[in-house]
Amino acid sequence: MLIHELSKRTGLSGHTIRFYEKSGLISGRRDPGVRTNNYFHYDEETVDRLQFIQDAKSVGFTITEIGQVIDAWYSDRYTKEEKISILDDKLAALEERQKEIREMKRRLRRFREDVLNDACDD
Amino acid sequence: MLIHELSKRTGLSGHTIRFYEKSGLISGRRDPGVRTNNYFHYDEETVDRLQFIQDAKSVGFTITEIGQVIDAWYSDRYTKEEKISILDDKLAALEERQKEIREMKRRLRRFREDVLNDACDD
DNA sequence: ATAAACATGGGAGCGTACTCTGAGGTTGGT
DNA sequence: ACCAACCTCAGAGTACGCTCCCATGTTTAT
Repeated sequence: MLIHELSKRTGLSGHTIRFYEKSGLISGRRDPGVRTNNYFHYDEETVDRLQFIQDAKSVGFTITEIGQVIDAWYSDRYTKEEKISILDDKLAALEERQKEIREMKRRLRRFREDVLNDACDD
Repeated sequence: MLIHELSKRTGLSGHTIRFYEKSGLISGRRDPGVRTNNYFHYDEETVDRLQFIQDAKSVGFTITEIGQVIDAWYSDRYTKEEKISILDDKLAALEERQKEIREMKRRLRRFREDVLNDACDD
C-alpha cells in the first residue's frame, strides 16, 4: 500500500508517517520493477508498527525508545540477551511511572477531600 | 528566601524557576520596604509548589495543566464545584494513563516471552 | 575599593515531535 | 489532453519546556 492508504489505516498524517520513516521507526520499500516513480510501498507489518508507536507514545516513550523496542522486535541487530535487557528496561520504566501515578492520584484525592470538606466556599 | 536558596531547596535551576514564574505557576513577592533592588522573595508554599510541579511533570501533566491544579489548590478564582471538576478531570486522565501502561506492560511481557522461547537466537 | 556571588530582564538557542509549504513529478479517470 | 489526486524531498515553521547568554545592577566580605 502507498502512504495515503497507510495514513487512512492508521489515522496518522502522511507528514507524520514520513517523519517516522526518517526517524527509522518504519521503512517502506521501493518497487525495483517500477522506474517511472519512486513511491514507497508499505505492508501490514508497518500498520502494526504504527499502531504500536501510537500506544508507546501515549505511555510516554520517546521516538528513540520506541525505535529501540521496535529494533528488538523486528531486527536481528540485537542478541537475545540484549533484547531481553531492552524490554526489561522499558518494563522497569513503566513500573516507575505507575508508582508515580499512584502517588499523584493519592495526592489529588486527598486534595479533593479537602476541597469537599472545606466549608468555606460558595 | 531569594531565588538562589529556592533553587538549592528544590534542585531546580534559577532559569527554570523564573520560567515557572513567567508561566504563572509560582509567584515571588517584592519587598515594598526595599527600594534599592527588586529581588523576588519566596516562601515555603513556593517550595511545596515546586515539589508538586516536579511530581506532576513526571506523571505527564503539562505546564498548563499543572497551572490549573495549582490554581484550584491555592487561588480563589474557582468555585468549589469547579475545583472538584478540575481534580476529577486530572484523576480520570491518570486512570486512562494507568490503563494504557498496563496494556503496554502486558504487550512487552508477551514479547519478552516470545524472545525467550524463540530458539533461533544466539 | 574591589571582587565574588548574587539578582533582574530580554532574548537567542535547543531538543523533541511534529506540521506545513513549495516545487516538482506520477497516476487514474473522463 | 487534462485535471484531480496522488507521490517525493528539502526545508521552514510551530509548540513545549527548558537552557543559556548578556548587559546591568546589588550585596557581602575582605
